[in-house]
Amino acid sequence: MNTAHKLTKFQWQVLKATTTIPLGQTRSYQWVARKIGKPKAVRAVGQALRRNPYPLTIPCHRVIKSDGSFGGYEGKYSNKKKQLLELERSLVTSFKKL
DNA sequence: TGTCCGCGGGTGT
DNA sequence: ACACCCGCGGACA
Repeated sequence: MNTAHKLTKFQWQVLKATTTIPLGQTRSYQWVARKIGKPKAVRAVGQALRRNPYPLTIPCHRVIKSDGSFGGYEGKYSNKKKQLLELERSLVTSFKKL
């Protein structure tokens, strides 16, 4: 399942799980960790997403902390995730009206 | 709220 | 092989 780049099994599991998060919705790092059967690996999940090799195809901004805060993005703490999510939600709302 | 420690996995040396 | 790093989480004060 991979002629692409050198990614570990773990990475693939994390990235795959992340792509299943619907547009405009969010999941926690813990959710991803549980999803791939490693509920304790939340920090590793964070690292995997940070090193996200395909930012355009993998909505890593939909993964936030389980306490509702946004965590980091692009290697720092910014409001980028918040903005992207607000955009997605507004898009979803618009789509529903069509 | 703010700190502190445990956790699994990746990367550099 | 080893040490150090991390976009977290849960407990506790």
